[in-house]
Amino acid sequence: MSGTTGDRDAIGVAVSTVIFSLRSADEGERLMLPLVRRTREPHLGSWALPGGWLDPAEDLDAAASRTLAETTALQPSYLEQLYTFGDVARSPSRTISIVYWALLRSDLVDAQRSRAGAPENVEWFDVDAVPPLAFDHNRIAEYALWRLRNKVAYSRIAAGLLPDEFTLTELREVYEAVLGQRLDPSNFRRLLEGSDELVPTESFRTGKHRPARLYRYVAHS
Amino acid sequence: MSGTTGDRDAIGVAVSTVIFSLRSADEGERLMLPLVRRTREPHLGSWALPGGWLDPAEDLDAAASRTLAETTALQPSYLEQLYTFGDVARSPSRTISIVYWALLRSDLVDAQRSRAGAPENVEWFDVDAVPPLAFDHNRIAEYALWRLRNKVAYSRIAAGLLPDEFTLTELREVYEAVLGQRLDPSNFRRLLEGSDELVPTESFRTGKHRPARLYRYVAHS
DNA sequence: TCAAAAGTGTTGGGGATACACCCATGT
DNA sequence: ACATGGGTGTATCCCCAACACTTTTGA
Repeated sequence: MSGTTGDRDAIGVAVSTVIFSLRSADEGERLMLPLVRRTREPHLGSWALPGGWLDPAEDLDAAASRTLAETTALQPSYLEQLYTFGDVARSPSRTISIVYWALLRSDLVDAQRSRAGAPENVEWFDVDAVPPLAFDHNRIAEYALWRLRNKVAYSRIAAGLLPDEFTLTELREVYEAVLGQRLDPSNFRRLLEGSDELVPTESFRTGKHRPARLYRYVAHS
Repeated sequence: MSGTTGDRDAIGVAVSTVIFSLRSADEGERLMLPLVRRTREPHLGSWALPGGWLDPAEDLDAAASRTLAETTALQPSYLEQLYTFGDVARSPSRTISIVYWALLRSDLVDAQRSRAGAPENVEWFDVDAVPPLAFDHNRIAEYALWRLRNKVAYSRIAAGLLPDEFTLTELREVYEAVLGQRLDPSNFRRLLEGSDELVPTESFRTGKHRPARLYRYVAHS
């Protein structure tokens, strides 16, 4: 070990979170993220990722959850550490930011939005139309999106954006919104049905056309 | 943002690095990592990952490089941030550790070893025989190995363990040491020759048998 | 009965595996 | 000459993209 105890006091430790959810827009379901307006310097008035200082008595994951709750008043359905950004020049005072990314189930976000007391200075933006952000937050948001897109291809991460039960078409639309490209419905069905992660239920979603079977992911892993 | 400026002063920020290199052992080339004996409390005398406090005027990557140099007196051929560990309970005093993992070219490590002045309290261990470590460092080392094994399959990361020029057999042996399993020489050749990341040179490595062509990775990405 | 979404079947190409085989060199 | 690793050829399998097709519902 090197350095002195005195050195440690000069470094601020913050936790920020890139939160993704699906929200309906003119062109169907879009992947969006919430931003907050900064209420103090530096970058007062700029949009920024939700975040706050790490409490010395708080685990990192807990700090990310708290941050997220303060922004959206919701529990994340998925939460994972992304990266720690700590260049000397990224902020006027030396600050390292431990960044998490989170998914919110679309049904719960809509419930939250209709409540009173939703934070005034929070606004959702399409991931393809993020405004200029404070600090290096644009870079952070882009990296988080890249990680999400990579992960959706080989894991069941997409379920974090949906209720417990969903149709295969709904799940496919999540993949399409995240990846930004169309997928073949029949091949998508075969792929996921054969994955043994997904189990059919006896329920059906009725709509304008032929009812679609509901599925759920198996518990645990 | 929440919390006060006073809160920030109580959190220590450390940087540690999991360093991998290939070293010859009785059973051929083995993947190994260096550990250091702690010279102070807590965990005095235990083996631990190389690391130190983050200097307030130092970028994170630079801190990892410095740490690595203090341990091995060498530049890493590859360096990437792994994860930030920050549970309240992981250390008696609240400390978050930003952990990097690094690769060292085997030829340079051997050069270093033969020099005088090599650190006394550093020892290399086979990744399959890591002793009990201080703090949560066993968990960290295992996670780093998992990440390395994942990454070797879909990137040119293995080159970080070799000199600039190498035969396909040498490269295959790196993959085998990292993954811990045998690979078919002919299929390995076809796979990598067709990857357009690898270019043949006009040089050959002469040895006991038919000379083998040397390859190098293309520059840049 | 028709439109649209749910769901099934079939085909073909590309990559991975397994392994037979030839080539070039030191001893 | 022969053992050994370097290097090529090729048959097989399996995954998956493409797309034609059938089924089931609401209007």
